[in-house]
Amino acid sequence: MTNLILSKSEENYLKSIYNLSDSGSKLVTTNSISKILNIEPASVTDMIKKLSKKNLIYHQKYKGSKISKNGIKIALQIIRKHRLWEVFLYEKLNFKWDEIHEVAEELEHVSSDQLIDNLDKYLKYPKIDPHGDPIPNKLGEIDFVDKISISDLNIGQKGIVSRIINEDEEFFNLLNKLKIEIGTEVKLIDKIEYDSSIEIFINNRSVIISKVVAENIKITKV
Amino acid sequence: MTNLILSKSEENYLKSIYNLSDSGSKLVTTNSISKILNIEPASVTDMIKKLSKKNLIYHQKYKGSKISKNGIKIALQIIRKHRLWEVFLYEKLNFKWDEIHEVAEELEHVSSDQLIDNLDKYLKYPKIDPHGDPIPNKLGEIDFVDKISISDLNIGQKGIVSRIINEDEEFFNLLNKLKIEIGTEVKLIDKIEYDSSIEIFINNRSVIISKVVAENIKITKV
DNA sequence: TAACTAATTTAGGTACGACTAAAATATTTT
DNA sequence: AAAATATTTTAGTCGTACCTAAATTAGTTA
Repeated sequence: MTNLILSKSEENYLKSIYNLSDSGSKLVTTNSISKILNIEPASVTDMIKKLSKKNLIYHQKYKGSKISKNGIKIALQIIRKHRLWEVFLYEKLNFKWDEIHEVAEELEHVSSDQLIDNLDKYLKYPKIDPHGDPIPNKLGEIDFVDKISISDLNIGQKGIVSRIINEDEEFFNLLNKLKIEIGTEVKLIDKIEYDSSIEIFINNRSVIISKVVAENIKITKV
Repeated sequence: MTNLILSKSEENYLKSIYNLSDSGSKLVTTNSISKILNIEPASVTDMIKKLSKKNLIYHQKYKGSKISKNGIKIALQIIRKHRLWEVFLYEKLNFKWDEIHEVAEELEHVSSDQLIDNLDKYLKYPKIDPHGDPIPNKLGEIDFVDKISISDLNIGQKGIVSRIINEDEEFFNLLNKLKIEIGTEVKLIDKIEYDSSIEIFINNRSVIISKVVAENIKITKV
């Protein structure tokens, strides 16, 4: 029950279902899985049946899927591996912020508990990955971080950048230009009604960022 | 032609064929591949056809297979990855000598040139892996090491342990007990005709080791 | 609520990489 | 050199994980 071995595909489905489910709470549609994995809905249905049989998800025909306790446990272990490898690539191998995801996507499927435990120790038990996402520990415990974006601040309020959602190169270049990284202090100066962009104060100057950019930068209030 | 993507299976076959071929020189039988990979001969034949079509090996029906130039190039890159990961596991993650092979067997199939190049740099461009096997460089160049075993020494001659073939735990424990590792100096004292075991002088005392053990410890003459 | 639309599932098919059983070829023994 | 044995290949299957096309169900709109 606990230690079944999953294929790379099964692991990817489980991870996606977990990510789409808001930490396991929501029902996930077949279509949403299809879109995120770039796999036809019919194929997704096949895999859903397979994962259901293994009690990793519960499925109601035509309604949606909910990930099980056991499914969550496994998903968190995959996420743990993914994020630890991201830390390794970023800190030790000098990968850039936007290059780590793709390789970690492969490394996360290498199955060896000893490998991950020793890697964790070697990296000094990091709590977050380079994007600011929390790393589950060996037991699957994870610090849930708040979901406040820059745009949720009130005018005049300050925050510290804690998480960056997007991992696309263009976005990375923009952040680089603005010198925004995890730990950077931001202050909301103004909200521009016209296009919902916002004016913020960072690194001693004020800049205007679009709504989309603001939403992808999560912060902790100060 | 140069940059075709191979499946994990194809990579494993190619690596095995290379290893069985004495660096590409000898014909490799279907049966020997079957045995080393634990796959039925009929299945091996299937894969041989596939690799032939891709010009990675040449195959003569009922005779055997010879790895091509291109095949060697690819095999060496897989071997490079395997051995670099072994160094990483051994030196950075504190894996034991006999634990590294299995995990490296998985890691070697993660495909990212950047990953391997940066890992190589991070490990300071090691020339040999923890078993003493040479690591091919990025261009596929490899230092071929001599194949002399302790048992090939003449009485009174000295050598330095340069390679250890076996990666089994029991063998590891024995080497540990005898304090034999790469770099250890050995001197052949006597050959015992009765069972082909030999008496050697290491670490200031003489010990007797069996023929099999002696053959698995390769040396460089001093 | 009936009709339309969108989402989901079923049915049937494909490539990959394994398998077994049987046929073909090579090698060894008598 | 013929017979026996061993090796290799062919032929036919199977599970995995995907696909397309068609059928079914759910949700929305007229």
